[in-house]
Amino acid sequence: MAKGESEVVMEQFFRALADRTRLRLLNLMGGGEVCVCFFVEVLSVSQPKISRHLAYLRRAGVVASRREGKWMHYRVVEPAGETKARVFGEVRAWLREEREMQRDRERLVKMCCAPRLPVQLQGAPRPAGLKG
Amino acid sequence: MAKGESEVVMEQFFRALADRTRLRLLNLMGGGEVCVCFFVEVLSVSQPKISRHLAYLRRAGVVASRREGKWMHYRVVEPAGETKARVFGEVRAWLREEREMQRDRERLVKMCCAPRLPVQLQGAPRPAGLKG
DNA sequence: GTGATATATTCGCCTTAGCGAATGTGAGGC
DNA sequence: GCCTCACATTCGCTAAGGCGAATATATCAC
Repeated sequence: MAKGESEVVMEQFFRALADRTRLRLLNLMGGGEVCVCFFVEVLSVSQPKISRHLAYLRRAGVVASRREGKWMHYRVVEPAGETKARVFGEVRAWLREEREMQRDRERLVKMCCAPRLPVQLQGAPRPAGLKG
Repeated sequence: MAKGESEVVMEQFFRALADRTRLRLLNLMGGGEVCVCFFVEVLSVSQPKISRHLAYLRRAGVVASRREGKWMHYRVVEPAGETKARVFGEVRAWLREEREMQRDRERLVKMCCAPRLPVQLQGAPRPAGLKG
């Protein structure tokens, strides 16, 4: 860990995790990049709400985004510091154990692996690394 | 992890960690029970502010308190679930690495191991397990 | 009982942050 | 250019939460 790298932002990191919607978003990104439209469908949450929380996570440095035509993909960013990375790793393990999070991931897999996407998602780029 | 044990409170746990003063308090409790008056002196923070944040941590189930005469001792509570305990363990390791936290702990040790306590702390029960 | 000490709580005040609704923006398709 | 789609942001509004100052409570000494 370099000079003042993660010195002041510890509580900011936890504030980013202190909201259920944001935790659900992070959980869905656990398997790799996900397109915004999938968040909206899988979580059944309004699109502006999803966008606001994604922006919050991005400002906190927890996720990063990538544009692909009309679509935006979000992914988890591995923390710089070794210790912070271990904390984050354990948090993600915790996510994997929670009931609601498991159900969310199941819905994501079911949606994007279906032979035919639902109407709202026609043409949407499917998430990359989905490990059941 | 039993039925619905730590199912709903994940974000509440992180909210408890999402404040610098509370993190500093948890850090000082890293070595064992600490009396409120030491928090006040070591952190140079007003007593009502300390009390409010300790109450917050207690409501969140992160710490527990014990009365001893006029004094109140606070200690960290090991989380019930195994995964949550691992997360918390890594958080505490992160605390140990931060500069300000290290300085806080040094001040605590210096204060309560001094041959003569400062005037404000005359008669105060010193923290138990202080490992330099 | 009174008084002193240690801690907790309440009271305004302000900032942060959550929400739905509406609006703005950026990239294609034509 | 215009239109649509995908996403982001802004606008009021409300609730949560942080703060200092003041006040309340609890325990002990007397």
